[in-house]
Amino acid sequence: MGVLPDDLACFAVHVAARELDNAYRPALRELGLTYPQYMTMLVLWERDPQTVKELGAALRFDSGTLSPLLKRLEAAGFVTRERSTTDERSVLVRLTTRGRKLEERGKDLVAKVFRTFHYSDRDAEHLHEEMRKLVAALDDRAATFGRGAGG
Amino acid sequence: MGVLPDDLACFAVHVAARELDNAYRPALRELGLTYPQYMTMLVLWERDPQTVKELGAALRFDSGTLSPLLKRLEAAGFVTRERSTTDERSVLVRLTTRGRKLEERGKDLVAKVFRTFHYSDRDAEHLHEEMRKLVAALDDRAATFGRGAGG
DNA sequence: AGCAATTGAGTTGTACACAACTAGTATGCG
DNA sequence: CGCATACTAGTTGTGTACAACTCAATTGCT
Repeated sequence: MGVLPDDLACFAVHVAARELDNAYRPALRELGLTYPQYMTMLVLWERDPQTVKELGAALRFDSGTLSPLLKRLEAAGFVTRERSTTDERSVLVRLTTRGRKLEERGKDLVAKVFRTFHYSDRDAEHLHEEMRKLVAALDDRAATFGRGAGG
Repeated sequence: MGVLPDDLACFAVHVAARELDNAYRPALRELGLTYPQYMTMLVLWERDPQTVKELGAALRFDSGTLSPLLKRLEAAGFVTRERSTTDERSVLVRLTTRGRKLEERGKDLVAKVFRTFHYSDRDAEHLHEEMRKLVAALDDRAATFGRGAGG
């Protein structure tokens, strides 16, 4: 009895994530951001400044992902990074004027692109709920098994 | 009015995909495969040989992803690659004895790991259906807008 | 105060994933 | 037949992601 990728829900999740990326890419290109960079900016537009650790918690990125990403945002002139004075281990990420200004163009981008999916509000909420459930199950599992020995 | 990544369904899909990856990683590590490599082997265990193009269609990978991935599978001794004699443009990917033998250990890995998620069959089918719907919507969109100008 | 353990950020190496491109092959059309 | 066109793989460059590691700063414990 055979199993193909298309038969697997987990494969479908990966495909969906990549296709979402592709859907958002052209619009984000005009902002000069990638999808993970845009998510980072979303956090900063709400809460500025943030430490690298706080960003990592909000985005579920580890330092190996976030450090180079933030360096690119800094190189693009959207953020600055400076050591915290109260705890020299932490680095504070702060929006530049340019980074704050990008919010005007960037804030309604999600809604604008999502509208082209022909997804009703109800469908979107279903989707979101299904994802929350899956992530919760995976978080539970990780808490039980640790990051170590798999099943 | 603020928007954070956690408020967005599309962000949740990305988080879910990454967490799924993390959940499968330890088990796949014992096979010496990554998740995308495992998906490739799943296809080959069902249909052997396959051209790079056919694999790409089944997995939704383009040649930029698949070519180096297949080279790694070849280096690991799981597949061979040879130019098709009927159409010299195509490359046939074929399981080695070692690659075929891996199926014994690999075929029930999906089910085994998925069981640790505490997801009922019904829940899994819900998830799968939700993903199919999203991918269908995104495919529709891509067909309409092309890969070009973003809405 | 002194020292071990922990924490926060960064680095290195490996592996996807996509855009843009190249090169060789096949096909279609005049 | 001969050439333009399309197709199949592969390459290069950029940007996530994660593991495993380093290093400095801080905290906890005695």
